[in-house]
Amino acid sequence: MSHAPRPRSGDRKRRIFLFVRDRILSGAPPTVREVQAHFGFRAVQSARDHLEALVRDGLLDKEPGKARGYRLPAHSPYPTVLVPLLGRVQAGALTTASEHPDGYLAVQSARERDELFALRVHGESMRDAAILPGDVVIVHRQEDARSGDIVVALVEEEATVKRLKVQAGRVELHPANPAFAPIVPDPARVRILGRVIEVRRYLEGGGLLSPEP
Amino acid sequence: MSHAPRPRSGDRKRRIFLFVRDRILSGAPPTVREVQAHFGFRAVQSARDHLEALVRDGLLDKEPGKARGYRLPAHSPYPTVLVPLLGRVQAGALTTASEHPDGYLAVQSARERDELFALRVHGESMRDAAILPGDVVIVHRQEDARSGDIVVALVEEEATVKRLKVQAGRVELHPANPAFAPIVPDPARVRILGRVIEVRRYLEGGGLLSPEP
DNA sequence: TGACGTGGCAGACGTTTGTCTGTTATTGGT
DNA sequence: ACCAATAACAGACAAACGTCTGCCACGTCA
Repeated sequence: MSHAPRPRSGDRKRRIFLFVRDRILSGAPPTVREVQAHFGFRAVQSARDHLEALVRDGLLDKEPGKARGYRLPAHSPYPTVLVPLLGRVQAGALTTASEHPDGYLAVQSARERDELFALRVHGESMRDAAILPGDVVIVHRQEDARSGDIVVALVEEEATVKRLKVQAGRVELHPANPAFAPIVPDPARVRILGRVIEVRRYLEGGGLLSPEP
Repeated sequence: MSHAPRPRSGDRKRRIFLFVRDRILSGAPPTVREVQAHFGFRAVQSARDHLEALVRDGLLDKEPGKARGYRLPAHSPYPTVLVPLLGRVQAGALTTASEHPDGYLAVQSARERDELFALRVHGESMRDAAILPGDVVIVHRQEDARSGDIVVALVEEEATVKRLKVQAGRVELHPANPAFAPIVPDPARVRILGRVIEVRRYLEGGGLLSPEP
């Protein structure tokens, strides 16, 4: 006879982990008693045993004694940082990090938030590098870059995305589109704002974020 | 006495909001006392007053009485869902959602997690649509799509990314690369798995995620 | 001058929540 | 049969935490 309820035990632990992970990701780690209630345990300790087992397995971290103290270990999902999407980049403004952004994007990166920003791409100049107008680039703030990197540079008070080439000690900004000419700038009038580490294209609706206080 | 610093008061509220927002986004909303400590208030109530003001302004939500009860309102950053990155798509597997993924990506979307998956692109067939090999596409599971949409389809047990065209009532899958020919498939052997809603390209390192329990 | 709003302080109270101790039933191994 | 390991249960305690009441200092406005 089908002696029905054999709760496959390994499955249970996994489902508890997924529950906790989702709760953490959605901004509120569960309490032990919330886990208890969600899985129908009749004792707090039952839920706690599972949670501690997950900590022992390295699937969860915890801050002992603190309310809602379970965390995701630093590796699994990279910390998701909220990165400001800058509509227009004014000259020099990027150092102070005081721009007021159009919204925020969730980016998975080991870097701090203030090392990153996002920028919407204008123009066709990088078309052949598969970067189209309307795309969003995630940029790591750095003043140096290697030849071949795609960078965001400030030229004549305008932020542009180009490929950096270092030729015989001279810096050049190369578009990826035969209709555009390389920029061989007066070094004094150009500043590299950062290096593009990710490109995103939203094929529907927005994908963007909250207004600001 | 005059406790010296006179921080312009609107600034203070804003900084508290940013602090709370970051804490929520990193997976653990702060307690009132943590806010108190971080800003050097000498009374819990001072921190609480600010937090309640932020709730009144609609910048925060809260679950009264609960520990770490402050939340981000449902709109600001879209809920960040973790979307599985599928390495290889086996025939039919996508309905059951039981594939075992290569990792997870954080995607901002109003949709549920099980409506979405991510797929790494192979081949050059969509090059002229600015989708390169190695790119990751975020896909919304749906069996229907409109002409012109970029879709993921299952053809001969293989998942491919193509642009959907409906010509005179017939479905065609068009590559975006003159070196490839359109697929005009036997309708019985093709299934649309979903529509591409986002394209991502990681220009450095991984960008990908945790193994599974 | 007085009324009022704001921002901060002090201390306490009660709920929520993590943690502990101990018990019971089931399973698998020797 | 005995032992150990596992999963669950029951009940309680103590720390963490949200909340409340009252007070003070300073500004603005009429």
